[in-house]
Amino acid sequence: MSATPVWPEELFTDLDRTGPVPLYYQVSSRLEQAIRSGRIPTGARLENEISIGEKLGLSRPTVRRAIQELVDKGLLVRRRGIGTQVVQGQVSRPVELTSLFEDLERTHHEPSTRVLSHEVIPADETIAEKLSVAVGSDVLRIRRLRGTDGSPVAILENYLPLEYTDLTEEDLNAKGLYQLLRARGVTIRIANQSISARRAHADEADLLDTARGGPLLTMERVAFDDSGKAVEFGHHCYRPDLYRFETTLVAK
Amino acid sequence: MSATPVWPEELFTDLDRTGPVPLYYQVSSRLEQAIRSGRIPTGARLENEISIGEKLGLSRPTVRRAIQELVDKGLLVRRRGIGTQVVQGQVSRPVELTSLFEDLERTHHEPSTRVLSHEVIPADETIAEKLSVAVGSDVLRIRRLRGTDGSPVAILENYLPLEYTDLTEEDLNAKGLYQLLRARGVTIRIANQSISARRAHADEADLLDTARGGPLLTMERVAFDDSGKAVEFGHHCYRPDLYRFETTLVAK
DNA sequence: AAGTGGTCTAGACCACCGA
DNA sequence: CGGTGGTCTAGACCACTTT
Repeated sequence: MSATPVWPEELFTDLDRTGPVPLYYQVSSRLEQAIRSGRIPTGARLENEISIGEKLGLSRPTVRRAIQELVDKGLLVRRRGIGTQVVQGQVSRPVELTSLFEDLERTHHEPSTRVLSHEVIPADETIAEKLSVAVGSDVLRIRRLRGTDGSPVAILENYLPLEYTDLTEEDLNAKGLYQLLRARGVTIRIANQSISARRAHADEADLLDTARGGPLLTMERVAFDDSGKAVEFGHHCYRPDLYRFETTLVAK
Repeated sequence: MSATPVWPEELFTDLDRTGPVPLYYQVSSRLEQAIRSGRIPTGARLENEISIGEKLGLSRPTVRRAIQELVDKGLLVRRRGIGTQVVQGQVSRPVELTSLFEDLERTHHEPSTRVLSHEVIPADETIAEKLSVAVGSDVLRIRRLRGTDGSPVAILENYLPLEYTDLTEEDLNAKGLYQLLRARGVTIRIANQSISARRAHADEADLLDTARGGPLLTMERVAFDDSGKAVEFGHHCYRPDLYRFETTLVAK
């Protein structure tokens, strides 16, 4: 099939063996950049793992791990007896564990926020179940309108347990919810999402500047921190002409 | 924090060291079952990797890999200096690389299919780009109505390169597209998906037995095989009251 | 100080593929 | 047959968290 395998060794001349950045990560991130930039072309075959290890002065497991990272991202394909190839076809960014705010920032749009409401309410049955708290216990409810480049994009309704009720409106106007949580030492580790669609209610249509009864893209999410405790339950709706969810799936 | 770590050793008494099933997979799948069934409760702390390895007669890397599988699935959380814990909160199934047909089968619904059209057409610009073929080259276009339990759920429009034009209508009525491709030795490895929403066109509304102009959940997908070649480009729409996409995201 | 997971090494044997 | 990735071993050192 493909004739000579490629390995741009010059990209890996200055690996840092003393710093805190893992070797496999240094290799995989540089390799990823080389692929995304086209420096290594689509369909190219990589050298085998052992020779790469020899050239880089790394053990095979370390090289394997670096390659595996990119296989998991859908950039490379490995086949036993054949070798490792760069996937053909453009690669889209997977849905990551970030907030809409960061999504927009990353794509060079100017995110804006308006806090619509910010109040402590007793948890109803749904909220209590999602957040694993008692029915009737106090939770913080926030509702925000998120926009970009002057257009409203989404209405975000979030519920947080009592311990986060001191998040202020000013905080929320300036930063994304996940950024604020991170700044308080809370790391979101796992999230369960459910994506669907429905008609816009009248107030939602007005806020999003779209037709009443028109289609909205919806996302429900429960997010958990490192220790597995529920941190946030959210119920969001997006203007489908301005937002969509993109994923790369990789079969194992 | 959590007092005594747990390890239900009795679940791992008969590991098969000779068969084709990897040891790490045997361990991780049994562990997964024990967690999903509640045999190991939510929030429980697991024993450390080295003692597990000793008890099972496995090396630490093998045990680590088994655990890592479940971390990636969002069932376990590892923290340095702390240990490994079962995540609290229910875990939903991630979006997997399967077709709608298999999704429905797995959830014990009775999938039905009606092939609406099945024809060879020249590729327009969009299709040609997605499938990496020349504009104007022949591609197979199929349009199917998928239902479950008597209700129409989705309209599936798919485009496949020339080499698959011999897929017949009878095949497609009986099985899912991905099943048919697998039977021909084609494995889908990577897919890029984009999920959004829009209004239903009149013909779609009639087919799906829903309101004209009502909301539809949409998904566009390009799927690639082992070698990275584009195998299928699809444009689907779903009744949002009967279908949604569920995902578990895990931060790395 | 003790215990945990995170990384890394230097081998080994096997299954699968192509020539 | 030789070359490839897939799995597995038995160690090692380190960073981080709790006691």
